[in-house]
Amino acid sequence: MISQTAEYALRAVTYLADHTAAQTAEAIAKGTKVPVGYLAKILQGLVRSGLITSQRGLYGGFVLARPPKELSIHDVVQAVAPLLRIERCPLGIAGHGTNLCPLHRSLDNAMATVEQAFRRLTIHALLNQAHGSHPLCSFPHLETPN
Amino acid sequence: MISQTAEYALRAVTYLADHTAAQTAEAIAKGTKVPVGYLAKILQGLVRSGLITSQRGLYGGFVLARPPKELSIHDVVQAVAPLLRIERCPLGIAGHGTNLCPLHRSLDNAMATVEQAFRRLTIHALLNQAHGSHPLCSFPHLETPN
DNA sequence: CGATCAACGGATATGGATATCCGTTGATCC
DNA sequence: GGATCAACGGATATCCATATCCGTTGATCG
Repeated sequence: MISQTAEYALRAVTYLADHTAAQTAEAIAKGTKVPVGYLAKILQGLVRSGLITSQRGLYGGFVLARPPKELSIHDVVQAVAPLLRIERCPLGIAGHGTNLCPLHRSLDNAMATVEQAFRRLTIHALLNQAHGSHPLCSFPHLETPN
Repeated sequence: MISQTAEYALRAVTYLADHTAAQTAEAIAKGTKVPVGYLAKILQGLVRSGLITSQRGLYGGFVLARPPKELSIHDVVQAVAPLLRIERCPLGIAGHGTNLCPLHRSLDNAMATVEQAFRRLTIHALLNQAHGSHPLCSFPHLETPN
């Protein structure tokens, strides 16, 4: 449904949205339970996409490039593992470029629904959900030394 | 979003729904533009799941086990490449079994929407869509000798 | 029975997503 | 300048979805 990479990216972004100071890859990895090395790659991708900024050296790390209100789930997903819609007939029939057959039209409709939901949902909304729980699965709890 | 395997399975089932007589793996493969060998595996899976039945030997092949009205997209997808929902906290926090954090709750909600859509959509509905196009991307056209 | 047809099942590639490792670059501090 | 910190980038490993191949089983026909 959603790639592991995209899910990791969302965890990281959510984590960053919850911290004002720059966070190192290692810190984010610990706080989100994502393999450090792999997360580093994903973070680099997010930097290249312009969603976050990076700073080397002491006190360096990663920071959100935009306020969480202007950052949607969709932005993050598209940046690291684009959810590509069905635009042309997968059977390769010429002339069926724009109007798909019922099967693929239906499948693409489902994707469109998800895409719309992801577009609407901002990271900010995630953090301020009247839910009682924490933005990530209670990562504050994780941050206690273990 | 949806696995290639599931998409192939849907093509095959759609194809079968459009034919009353048994269809060989080769015929289905030609009509749906799916690699024969791989399709054969998928068909075997569908047989094991009870969605279709098979018959060996001359005039053998595959037939739908249920009328298209009682066969949903969801049935097919679940049979070959189950779209698994987020049921437990992916960070592995104990006590967060039932109520997920906002992030994973949102992701699972999107999946729930897709699942609902797939549950409602029957193969029959796909075939009888007032659309002008054919159930599969005009596979009747494909069936002309080429 | 023998021949043919077609599903069945196991073994084996292949490619991309996932993941690890490490030397290099650049920033900060003293 | 030297030491330390942390991102960067390339090479490599691992796993799984995807895909191919082929001998075996079972059904039909003459």
